[in-house]
This record gives sequence, C-alpha cells and structure tokens, in this order.
Amino acid sequence: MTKKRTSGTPLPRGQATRERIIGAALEAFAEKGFEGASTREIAERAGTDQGLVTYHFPSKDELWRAAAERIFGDLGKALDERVASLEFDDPKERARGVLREYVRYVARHPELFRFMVAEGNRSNARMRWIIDTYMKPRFEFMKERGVVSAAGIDESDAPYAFYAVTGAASLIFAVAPTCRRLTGVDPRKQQTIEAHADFVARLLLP
Amino acid sequence: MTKKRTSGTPLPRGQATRERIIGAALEAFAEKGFEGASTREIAERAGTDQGLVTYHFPSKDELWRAAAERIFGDLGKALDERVASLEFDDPKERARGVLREYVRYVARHPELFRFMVAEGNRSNARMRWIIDTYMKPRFEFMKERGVVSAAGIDESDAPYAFYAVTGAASLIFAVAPTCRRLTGVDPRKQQTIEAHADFVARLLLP
DNA sequence: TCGAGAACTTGTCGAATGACAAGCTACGGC
DNA sequence: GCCGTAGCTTGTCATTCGACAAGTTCTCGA
Repeated sequence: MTKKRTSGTPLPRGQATRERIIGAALEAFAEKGFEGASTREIAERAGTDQGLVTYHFPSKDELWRAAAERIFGDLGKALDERVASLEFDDPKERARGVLREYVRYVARHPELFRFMVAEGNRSNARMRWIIDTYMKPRFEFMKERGVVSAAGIDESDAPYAFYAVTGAASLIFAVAPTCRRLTGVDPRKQQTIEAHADFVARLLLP
Repeated sequence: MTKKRTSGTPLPRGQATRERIIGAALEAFAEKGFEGASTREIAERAGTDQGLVTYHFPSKDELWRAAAERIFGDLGKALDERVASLEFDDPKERARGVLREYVRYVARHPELFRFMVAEGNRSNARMRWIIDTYMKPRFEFMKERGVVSAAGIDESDAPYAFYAVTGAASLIFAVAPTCRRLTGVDPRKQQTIEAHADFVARLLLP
C-alpha cells in the first residue's frame, strides 16, 4: 500500500506538518508582515516548536517563499477549476461568473490580499519570481479572455482595470473588523460576500 | 515676534523633529507593519537617534497613534480643501471631481492604503478610535453627498461602494513596483495617475 | 549674559528574535 | 525483531528589540 519512495522523498507525516507550518506562516505574514511575524509565533499557530520550523525551512526567507507559492498557487488552482465549470455562452455572463467566483475566493482567503499589499512594494528576486510565475498568467487571462474584453475595456486600460478590480473585490474582506465597526456590515457573513460580489459584478459588467 | 510660551510648551525646534519622526514612522509602519518597524530604523529615517524617538514618544504605541492621526488627519484636510474648491452645479460632475482628487491624493500618499490594510484587521482601542474619529465622517459624507448618491447607488449598498471605491482607487499605487513589472505601467508617473483617475471615475460614475 | 529647562546623545538593560547544534522518538525497510 | 534515518524536541548562541537612565548641548526669557 505504501508508495515506493526513493531516498530523500519526504515522508507523509513530515509533509503534513510542513503544510501546517506554511498555513500558519501565511496567516502570520499577512497579519504582521515578514519582519513582524516571528518563527516562534508561526510554530505556535501550527502547534509545534520553533526548532521544527527551522528544521523544515532552513531560513525565514525560504518559509516566506513557500507561503507565497502556496497562496498564489491555490488561487490559480481554485480559479481554473471554477472557470472550467462555468458554461455560459455569453462572454459577459461568463466574465460575471468568474468575477463572482473571484470575490468568493478572496472572501475566504483575505490573507491573499494582505500578503499582496504587504509585500507588493518590494522588488527583490523572490517577489519578481512570483510576479512572473503566478501573476502574469492571471493578468494576461483577464486581458484577453476575462473581464477586460467582456466589459469592452480598451486593452491599454488593462493595468488600471486589473488593479481596480482586485482592489474593489478584496479590500472589504482584508479589513473586516474595521468594516464591521465603520458600516455595521460584517464581511465574514455569507450574505455580505454575495452582496459584495453582486455589487462588484454590476459595477464592472453592467 | 516669538510667541509667548508658558513653561512646558514645546519649543518650535522640538516640534519640527517630532514631525519628522512621525513622518518616518508612517513610512516604516506602512512598509513593515507595527511590529516589523523598529524605533531605531524610524530614528535613522528621521536623521536622529533611537533615544530621541523614545524621548518624544513615551512608547511605540504612542508613536503609532501619532502616525495614524497624522495620515488620516492629512487626508481629511486635503479632501476638505479640494472639495470646497470644486464648483460644479451637477452633483455627478462634482462627485467625479472629488473622486479624481481622491485618486491623486492616494497616489501621492500610498502609505495611507498600506497602513489601512496592515492595521485594518485589528480591533484594539486605538483602531476603534481612528474609525470613529476619522473614517466615520468620510463614510457618511460619501453616503449622503458623495459618490453613492451621485451614482444612484442604493444607500444599503454604501458599505460595498465605500470599500470598492477605496480599493479600486488605491491598490495600484500601494504596490507600484509590482505593477511596474507586471504591466509595464509605472504608477508613480503623473500620466499613470491621471489615467487611473479617469478609469475609476468612468467606472463608478459613467 | 546667564540660568533653567527643553532638546538631544550615549550607554545599558532584560526580553525576544533567527539560527543552529545535540540529542531523542518513532516509523518503515530488511 | 532491529536498525537507520526522517521527524521532532530541547537548549543555546549572537543579535536586535523597546525602554529607560544619566549626562551633554542648545535656546530663550529674564
């Protein structure tokens, strides 16, 4: 039953805790930024010790990289799945569906946006790699077959559209506690998520 | 010429460095978050020593509070000035003007948005105070006499509109280096700022 | 001009940080 | 069964953190 392993392939047990650590790191990095999140806090969130974090990840940088790959990879997978399952003939209706799915995803993963904003004004090698690997394909998709073409937006406006859509869709979930106090609306409620998805879809694809 | 001072009133010289420290703190907090920004780095940005930071601000918390008051206060003042100077009869045209001024402001102060996102998911006493003091009036203004009413948006959608507008207007400037690499467009250029202002205004107030 | 106090510098403290080394445990191949 | 190693624990290191104390310099009113 057990899979044949070549030497060096991680054991399933180790993989699981490794994944837990990445998840904990993602939360911590999104909440406090790279410098603010300590490896000890990440370990505690993951239910282990600090020593184990440095065992699985030789440095904090490596852990950051793993967390970044995880969240951008997950977004890509989730969107690909949903997009494939949407069967609309009308391109605008299809774009609406994609957009609504995107809002639902960022609502469930507010750490994605916080991570983006926290790290987005650095331009080190790792950030550049993330842009080229994960973000470029999304941007090109949106430009050619997504919201931009469906909404009749000029291609030269694609950069503005990309960041306007991303910001409009995500911010409310990234600052949920603030929103609750300011407006009385709780972004964590399903009802709010759908209402915001509606609003954004109407705004961009009337 | 010199103003009469009662004992204990800070000297002008002290005020100036105090302001410089607040500015440096703002940059650092926006860039690395509260925990990630060190008082020593803030001091260096301000051109002084760490001891002087703790002299002017008894704790890092107090410094954070001063930085938050500064940036939200500045936004309020800037918008009030611009709004007062806009003389449009048509409410929609007026809302467009306000919105474009808002985009220009966040372009010049990208740290505002980074600060909001970094601190917006905490709900401590200081954040609550900032919401009640600085953000509530802005939200009410937008709802009653701003973009929401001008765009014919239902008042119950005001929360979604507020965060959609804020996010759409600001994100591109908060992650400028990323945007440059991803799209080729540099958000720091005046031309880009105006193009984004155009795009957002057309999006929300067609 | 001189004294008082604000403004600033310097040095130091315990606590927390990232990284590492030296062990211990448990699982899977033989 | 038993052995090697991946997985995990524990302890320690130099460095950096926020905070504070003590001392020096500058400014301005009298």
